[in-house]
Amino acid sequence: MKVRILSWNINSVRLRIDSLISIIKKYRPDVVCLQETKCPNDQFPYQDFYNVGLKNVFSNGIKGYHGVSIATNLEVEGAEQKDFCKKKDGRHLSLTVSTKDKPLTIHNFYVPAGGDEPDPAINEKFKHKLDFLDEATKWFKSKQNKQKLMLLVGDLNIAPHENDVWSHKQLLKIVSHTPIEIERLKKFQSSYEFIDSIREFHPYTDKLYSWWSYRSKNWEQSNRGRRLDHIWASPELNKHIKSTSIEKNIRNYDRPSDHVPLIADFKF
DNA sequence: ATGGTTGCTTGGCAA
Repeated sequence: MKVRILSWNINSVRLRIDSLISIIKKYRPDVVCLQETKCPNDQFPYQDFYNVGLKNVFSNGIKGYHGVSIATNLEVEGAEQKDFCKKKDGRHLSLTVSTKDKPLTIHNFYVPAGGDEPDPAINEKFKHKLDFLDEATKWFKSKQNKQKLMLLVGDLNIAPHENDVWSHKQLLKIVSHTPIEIERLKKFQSSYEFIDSIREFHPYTDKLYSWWSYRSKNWEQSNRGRRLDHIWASPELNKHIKSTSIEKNIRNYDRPSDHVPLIADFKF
């Protein structure tokens, strides 16, 4: 049994629904995880997913900002949305789906961006980012059974490695690549012994980005990107992984998102 | 060094 998972910060699901449907038709994912849907649940375009065979669709969205969703053609055993930092801001959703042997739990995260100033004492947004990561870390640590098939995807808004940014030196004090965030992200990752599935297939010596700012023209030529989006697999799940990719070509679509989709392929 | 763009929504925030 093959399972393909696609994760994308779509930056408005309603604005880019046509792009998304063409992406689904091209890549045929079994699970689609979106971040920044910017769409209340009652206005989510469920029918567009049903039309392309993704019959189980879940949204944790709010008006205007943030929001995550998961759509799948797999049988769903359960859904959960955890309200980190008690803000009700639509930053997490998880589904447990059936695979051949064991259930697979997929966590979809949209970690707070954190504002501009990387100091929690003076920047409430940065404090929120760190608190969110700490709370998520505790939550995964508290999970008793570490032998599960567990996937974590999403826009984590942190580029941890020096080759996850266009200039390590120039971004050290820029939110998304500061040592304090990277340390928190690593603690989060180790909370369930997650493996960085993208880097499993693309060596750390390669520059690798999933986001390019809207604020620079000729994004491809200047190539000042960051790897803010991630796919992490638990050790048990990692045994089933076949490949991963970052679909950079999608940054050249009309009216693109500033992020591009990630894909992971599994065999069970 | 600063400003640069986009989306949701129509003024200003979030990214």
